[in-house]
Amino acid sequence: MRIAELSRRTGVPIPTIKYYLREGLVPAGERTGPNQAQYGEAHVKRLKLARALVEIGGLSIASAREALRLMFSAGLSELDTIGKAQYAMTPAREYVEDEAWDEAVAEVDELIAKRGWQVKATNPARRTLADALATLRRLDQDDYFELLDSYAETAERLADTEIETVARRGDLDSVAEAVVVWTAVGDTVLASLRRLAQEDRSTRLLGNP
Amino acid sequence: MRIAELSRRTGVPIPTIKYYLREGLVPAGERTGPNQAQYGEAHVKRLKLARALVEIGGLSIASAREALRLMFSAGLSELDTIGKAQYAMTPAREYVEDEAWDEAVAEVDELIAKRGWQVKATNPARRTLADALATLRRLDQDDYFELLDSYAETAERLADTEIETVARRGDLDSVAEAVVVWTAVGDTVLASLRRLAQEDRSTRLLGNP
DNA sequence: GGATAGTGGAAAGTATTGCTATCCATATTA
DNA sequence: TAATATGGATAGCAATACTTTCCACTATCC
Repeated sequence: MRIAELSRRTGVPIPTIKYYLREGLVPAGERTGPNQAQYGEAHVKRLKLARALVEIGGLSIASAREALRLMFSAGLSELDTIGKAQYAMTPAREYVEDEAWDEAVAEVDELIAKRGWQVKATNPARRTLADALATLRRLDQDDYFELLDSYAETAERLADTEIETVARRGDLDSVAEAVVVWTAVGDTVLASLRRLAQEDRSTRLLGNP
Repeated sequence: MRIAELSRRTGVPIPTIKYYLREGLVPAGERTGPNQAQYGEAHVKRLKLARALVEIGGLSIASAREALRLMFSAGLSELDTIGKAQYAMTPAREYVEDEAWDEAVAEVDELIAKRGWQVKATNPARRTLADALATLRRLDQDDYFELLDSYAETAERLADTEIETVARRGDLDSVAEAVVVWTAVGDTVLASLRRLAQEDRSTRLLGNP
């Protein structure tokens, strides 16, 4: 198929497809002439996937490229690759390293140790979490921390279910795709459900006194 | 205090504070002369809060302003106000209304009914969730849906704990602040913890065979 | 009391991001 | 053979979140 059909099949405008090709989110088609190329089902799939990461997952173009590259290049024989792809999905930030930050970092380390989680020191989620906790400290929302355990418990249970489902997949490419989609879109699903449950709970507790 | 101290106390650069004042994220100081104004502790708090929403919560300036305005203007006597502030924190998107979308919307309605959640039809999280689910359908990640229940269960349990903690607060302003912080920063905390738990679980399952 | 630095506010400028639009030589299709 | 489409390069554009510059004025230090 050529670019018009690729666009029709995915709903992505042609100029955007060209942009994604330029940016390396989608591999080039097979050239058949000076201004002709063929795209296949793999391109359709890859394009949908890229769009999902950007639109639903909120990844930047650069992060999406990196995540996709890592998942679908190295053959995924090593666990490292999965980890690195996940790392690529956590956007880098700058951190204010004050007292609140030091305490938050210690708190994250403590939590990980307490849970017995095997997590590399380089996992960027450590810093993101520390940053969020430091912010809560600076806002004097310290009672928030009572909830941290229940959040961690929740995350653990989710991860168990998720890993189990992913592991059921047959081929490696399928696992790779699931991991990428999962990580990015799962955040949004979870956040939405939390909003809905919150509305329900606050309506029950405060709405009908 | 004047703007320099406000900047020192919060770590926010002066030009950014001026920008936030212009954009209405922070109320104006008390004027004492043609080019002088006084700021107080309330301004410090509000500025930190605004920063947290923007930096950690990832809200746009416009969303942050709307959320803050709703929480701290109307007196919060009505439950509606809390709901509206939460709604303001869910960014609007455009939706592709195809077959996958229709099915996803039905699925969301079904889930809410099944759970017995009391959620207004106008809650934007409904659409965000439907959008995410529709994306999963379009990516043929249908087995994802087996997990939806466990996600919902999780969200419900979280909301229970959260609501309970917020309700313990004394004054209304404190509740308002907690709700805003909670909603925005909680997403990040949860997402980070999920990443960490995922690394642990995949290491255990696949890493040491 | 005079130099120096800081202030609030307005307006214009800037860096980044994620697309769109235009062009063009060549291909395909009606 | 005429209209339309293609791939690719380049330039343009709108939105966002600041930064910079300017100004008349104020506060503060020597």
